[in-house]
Amino acid sequence: MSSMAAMPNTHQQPPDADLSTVWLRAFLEVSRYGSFTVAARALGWTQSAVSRQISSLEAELGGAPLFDRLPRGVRLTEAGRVLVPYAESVVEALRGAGRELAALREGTGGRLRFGAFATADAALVPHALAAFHARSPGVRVTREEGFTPALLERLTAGHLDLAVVSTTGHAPLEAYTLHHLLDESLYVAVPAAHPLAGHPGPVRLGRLADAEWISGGTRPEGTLLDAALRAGFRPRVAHVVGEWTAKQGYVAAGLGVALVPALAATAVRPDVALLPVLDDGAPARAVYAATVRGRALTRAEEGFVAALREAASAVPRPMA
Amino acid sequence: MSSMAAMPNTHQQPPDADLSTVWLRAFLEVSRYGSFTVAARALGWTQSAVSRQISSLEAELGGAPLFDRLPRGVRLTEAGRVLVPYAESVVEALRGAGRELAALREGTGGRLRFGAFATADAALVPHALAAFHARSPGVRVTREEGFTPALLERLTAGHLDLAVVSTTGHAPLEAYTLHHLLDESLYVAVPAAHPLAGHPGPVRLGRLADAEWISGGTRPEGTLLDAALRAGFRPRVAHVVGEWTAKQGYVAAGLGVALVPALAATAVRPDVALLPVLDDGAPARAVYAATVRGRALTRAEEGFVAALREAASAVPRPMA
DNA sequence: GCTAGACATTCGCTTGTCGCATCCCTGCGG
DNA sequence: CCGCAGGGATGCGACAAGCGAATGTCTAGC
Repeated sequence: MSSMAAMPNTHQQPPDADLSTVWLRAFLEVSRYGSFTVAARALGWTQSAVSRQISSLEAELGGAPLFDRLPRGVRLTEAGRVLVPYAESVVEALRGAGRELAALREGTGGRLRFGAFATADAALVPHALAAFHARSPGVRVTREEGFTPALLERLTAGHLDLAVVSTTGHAPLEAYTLHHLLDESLYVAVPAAHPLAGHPGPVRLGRLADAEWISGGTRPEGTLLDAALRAGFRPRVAHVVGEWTAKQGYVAAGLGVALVPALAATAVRPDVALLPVLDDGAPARAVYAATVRGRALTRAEEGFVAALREAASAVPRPMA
Repeated sequence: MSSMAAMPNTHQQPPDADLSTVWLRAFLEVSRYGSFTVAARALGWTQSAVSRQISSLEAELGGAPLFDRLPRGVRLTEAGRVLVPYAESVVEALRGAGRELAALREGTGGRLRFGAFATADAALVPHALAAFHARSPGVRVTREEGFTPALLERLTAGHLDLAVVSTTGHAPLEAYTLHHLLDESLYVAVPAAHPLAGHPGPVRLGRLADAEWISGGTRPEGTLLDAALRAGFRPRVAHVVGEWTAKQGYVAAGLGVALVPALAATAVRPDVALLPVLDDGAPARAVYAATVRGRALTRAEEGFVAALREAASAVPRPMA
């Protein structure tokens, strides 16, 4: 008694429901078959439904008939002939929209604009990008580089869909959804001959309070050396060097020590030792993938976050 | 009490009703204004209507939201951004269809394919065409030439919209709507020196039973000389000449006499006399504008038939 | 003249959609 | 700190659009 074949007088829901503007399908099918009855069968409707659809369409179009009613079937009038290409272009557009939206929904299409801070580009982002692109080749990914506050602003303004940020910048993060990627431990780079080089386990930053520092900026606030302030001393910056490779050179030459975020610490020259820093206060700075709050993530965004997470756990740590 | 400003709780009918796919207009207005409420005001709807339109549209599209709901208004999601150009192209197509159909409806656009038999092209059709083109310059008119039976066949097959035909061909005319243009009287062309040249009033065809005839074909059946058969004699065809100008030369040279349909008798050389033929049987052959039966005439067709009628009454008759 | 095919129309009935009122959430200002 | 205002979501009652089924009407063909 359940699955009878007839199922009369019930609305069968549209199986594809591709924005189906009913009259459009009716019109095109009728124009294809030259018959209301045949078109109705093809559409799974009744003949009366088709008749009324066409009828009301004609009425809406100013009363001009679209079909000549012949004894056997119908034939397009001039007005109908005019309408056909437009109807087809509408169907084309709707079908195209459906296709692209489906691709977007399944993460196999669309656009993904993301930004990342510079050190994330050392290993995390390239790995994630490679994995994501291999999995979702149809997504057009664009990348921007910038500091966390700037990235967050562009996120809010709608110029970015996702940003890889860190908590360094003291920026207010309440307006964003944060997808935790990793807790980035800090390392201090010292010359291989440094007394602490052989030290087992993490070192307390306070033990380097008297050292000369190589840093990206003169003032520690807002940079990595912020951690030194938290450790209770104001570091003396001996040299301002931005690039990590260059920093290594300064450190190796014994001109000072430098703080290195874990993400940048992939390759170290043998005459430099990396010591994990014991951060007893707040945990080491965290790295997040941020999206604007309240927005649902697209499949592409989800996939990219997943790729970032995988990359985060696969990024080699200098000292296990 | 009549024209209150509010008019609440009543369906206001769409003023343009341009195939309005409701969700489309809602979506585009919302995407333009970034607000359901403002879009609703612009559309003359309530906010709840817009909200539900967008909501069901999103549901139909697989559940992907098209807008991010922000505390103040909304903003397009990636999915919405993808949909916009498609929606615009659909609106474009619908608007274009509306424009072209309106032009068609008012006779200022569209296509008109007609055919006419050769002698109608002497004066009737050119006059009508000129008048019609002056009145409806937007209509693309194409012309074919052919004999009545062939024209009617092409009409039935849908290759022509209208045909200027005559009753000569004994073709079955029941399948067509005939718009009477004129009753074409016959003339007989004789040399100016012919004994009948000065005859007052119409002549009976039988008086030329012994004459030599100039005709378009050897056998009278199906041609103008059919009239001779109806008059009770079989004309002797002395020369076969198709073109009216050439016929005139043969007649002027005294090589015979020729039948001339009124439509072809616009210009006669002075050494040829045209005598109206008294046709006592069926009235002289009629000329019609034929359309397929059951089809409603477009405005352009109506206009063209009117132009043909005017031309028919304006065509100069050799002898009033 | 009768039959078959095809579109139009009528009749209940379901269902979608609207307006209205209200609720909920967020951000702002006193 | 709390109320207020702006803006979207939702429940409710009602109306109209649209459907299926059955019937009417017209034409062609035998």
